[in-house]
Amino acid sequence: MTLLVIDGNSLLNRAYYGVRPLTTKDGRFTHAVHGFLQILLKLRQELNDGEPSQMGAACNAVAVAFDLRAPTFRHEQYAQYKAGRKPMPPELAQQFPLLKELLPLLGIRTLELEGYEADDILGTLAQSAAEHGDRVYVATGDRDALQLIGENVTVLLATAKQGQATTRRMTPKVFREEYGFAPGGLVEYKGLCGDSSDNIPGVAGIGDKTARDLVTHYGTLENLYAAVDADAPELKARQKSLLLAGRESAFMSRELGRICCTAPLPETDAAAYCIQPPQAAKAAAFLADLELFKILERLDLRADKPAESAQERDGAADITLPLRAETDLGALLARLRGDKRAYCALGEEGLYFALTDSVVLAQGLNAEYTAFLKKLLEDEKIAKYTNDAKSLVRLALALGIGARGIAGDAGLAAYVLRSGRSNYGTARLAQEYGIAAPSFDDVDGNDSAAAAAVLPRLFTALETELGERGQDGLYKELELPLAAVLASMEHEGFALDSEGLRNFGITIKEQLLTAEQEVWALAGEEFNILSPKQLGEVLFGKLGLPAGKKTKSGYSTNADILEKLAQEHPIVAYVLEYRKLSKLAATYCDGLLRAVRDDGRVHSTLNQAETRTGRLSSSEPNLQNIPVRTPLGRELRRYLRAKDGCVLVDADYSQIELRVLAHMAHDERLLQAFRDGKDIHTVTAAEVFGLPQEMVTPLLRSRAKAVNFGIVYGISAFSLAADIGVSRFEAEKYIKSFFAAYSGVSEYMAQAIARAKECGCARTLSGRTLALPELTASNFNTRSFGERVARNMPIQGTAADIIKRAMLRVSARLAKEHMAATLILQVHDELIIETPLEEQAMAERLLQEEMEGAAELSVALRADVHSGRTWFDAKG
DNA sequence: CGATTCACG
DNA sequence: ACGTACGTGAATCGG
Repeated sequence: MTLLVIDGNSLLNRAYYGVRPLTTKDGRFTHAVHGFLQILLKLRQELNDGEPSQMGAACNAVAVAFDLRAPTFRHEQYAQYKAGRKPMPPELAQQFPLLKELLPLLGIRTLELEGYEADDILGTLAQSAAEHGDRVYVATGDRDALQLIGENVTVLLATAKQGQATTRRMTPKVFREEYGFAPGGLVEYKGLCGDSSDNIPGVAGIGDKTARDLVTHYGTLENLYAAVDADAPELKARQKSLLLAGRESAFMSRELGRICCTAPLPETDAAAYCIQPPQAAKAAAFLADLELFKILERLDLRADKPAESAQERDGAADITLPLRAETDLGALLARLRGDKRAYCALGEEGLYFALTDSVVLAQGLNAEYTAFLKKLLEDEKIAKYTNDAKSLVRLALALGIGARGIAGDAGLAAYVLRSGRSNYGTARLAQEYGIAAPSFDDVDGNDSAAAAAVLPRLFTALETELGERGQDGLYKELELPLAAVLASMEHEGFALDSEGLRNFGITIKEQLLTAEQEVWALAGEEFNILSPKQLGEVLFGKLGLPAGKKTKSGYSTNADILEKLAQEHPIVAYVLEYRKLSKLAATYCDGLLRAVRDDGRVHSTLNQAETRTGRLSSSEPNLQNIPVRTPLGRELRRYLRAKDGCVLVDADYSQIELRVLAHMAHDERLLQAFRDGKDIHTVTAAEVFGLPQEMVTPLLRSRAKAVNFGIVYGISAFSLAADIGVSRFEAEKYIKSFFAAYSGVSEYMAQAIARAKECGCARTLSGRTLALPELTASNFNTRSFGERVARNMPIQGTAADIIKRAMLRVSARLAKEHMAATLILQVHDELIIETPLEEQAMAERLLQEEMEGAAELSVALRADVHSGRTWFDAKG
């Protein structure tokens, strides 16, 4: 029989520090439990795979041991704490009870004994099981346990090698290779050199190296001290005197370091720890509550105990539904018309519809299917509830039909409820809301059909929660209709002058070669300039330039550092040039050309459920980060253009985030500055530097601009100083002056954090929320990060809400005016319309009006409009 | 696949 | 006494 004994404390600790924090939506930390379970699963798998031949012994018994110190030991803990052992952070402490509750549900026994550490339980179990002839594996991250290694006991030591968590199989052979003596010698070794982390003193003056040698030669303290007493010639005089002075400490340390193998366990028989069938429903509910869905899937808990699950939760029992391809689409349509609702999931093969007791698939590339879709999607009276509204609308657009009556998108609802999750798939959401997916008669694992089947119940749950949280409006009036606008924008795309861009790319690549030659010549060798490692070796090693900050893996070579070095050596400027050109060529020239479709346009994906703040993101290609700040980069925009006979109309909000801030903070001075139509950075400069506005120089204005941005981001003096190149002290003065001048903003920032702490989330004007469990973290950095987000998200998010509203207004107005113009892109505070030349003036006016009218703040919104054949020309 | 760098608002 | 700005996506390097 094979027994796996796990040090719960040690592995939960490792898991906690090994991975980045993870929380449930209501802010409970779960990453340690998650990491622990992953380790557990991996161990079981490895042990089962690893030894099939040996007696056919699969790992069938598991015990997890935990520390449990009696209250009387508290003073000792205090002493340890004083000695430098950090107290356990509450985020970790909270996860122990979770794990202790979960493991029994999974059929795994946990062990704790008052007054004993996990080590002692490990030792006792390992020894007695090994004596019975069982094969024992001890899993821990604590090297202390290596003393337990024996013929039948292997220690699986969790180590972190270069950030990668691995386990090493420590057998007697491996141990001896590493330490030079047998595992039993480990306690003797500890007696000599001690262990600072456990407060074991050892013998003063004896370190790791000497201790190893001595244990290798003498085996035990008894033998060693016999040699000392006999004044053995091979011992140096100094060692002898140290050993004599530390004799008492050595023997005491040995006992302190020895793991107790006689803990009074109820059972020491491996058979008592055989894995029991899990309490599937309870365990699944527990894991779902912790939102550990990956683990839930890997455990595959459904199979074992259907009997228990029936009562456990609604519909958890396995349901099998018929699934068929609908041949009579007319009948299906009639039925949906009667229902006035259609729950449909878009899959590869077609549209899956959830009916009362079955799921049907409408599919095909034929005219009948298209006609069916047209009647379904253009009928406003059939409310369509779907897993992916944007794709459904894109399908319609691709077929040249309209889409009305889109009444629900599960992913968007979930995004409004809680942004920041990584997966908005219907299956995942159903799991989270405890909605069991059915399986199907003849088909294995049809995910789209299962998605359709859960949609009715899922929407009930999602809409209830939206209602409770007052987020109906945000979802129904903003995000849901926006999905259709985004579908249209993606469908339209942005015309690209491929030939022009290709030629531009060729020019860039010629310059790239020149820069490369210059760098190599000055370096005296050819190397990969884009490799930070090789570049660092050349700059800071070979050429001896002063290295600034270092990163985990070497020197930092980012533009900030390099710019400071530009004076030191001519090579630096060429390196920067090379980087810039390479970025332009690879990311933008090649990247955009790769993305252009047969219609000569790039169709970026506009992700609606990606950012935590409510902004959109753009990908494949990302059209929201096309260069503009440098003259050469800006040239790229000449190749993003309107199609023949059309023109681009581009409008961007002027200082929307600062206006939002002025409004939310009720800051009179800031509001007044905007009302007076002042240049806001100049006003801030005048306030911060105590000058009349006419005296503000360009340098001072640019510093004030950095202060204004910094305020929005949740500033610190340190980073402001780094950003604008003044001392920290100086930066501190600026910030103080800013808050003195804008007292409303000062109060608002304090309030933003307080309010976020109170309800656990940050909130925009439209009621979009972002959960911020970081605010309760005990770790200073984590908490500070949460506080910065609490200040920034309401501002950035409110601005995002406003431009989304503007997009709806623009789109609706274009339709109402029967214009051929279409929205084609949004870049956070900027909208772009492509319009026939005849409509240009109308489109300009419309765009400005709808953007400026998108929100009623206590300060007016302003949008600047420009037009041109290309994006370059249309940008002010 | 994580780290680094850099493009945008 | 901490270690340092908010939000993104893409390319590249190197383990």
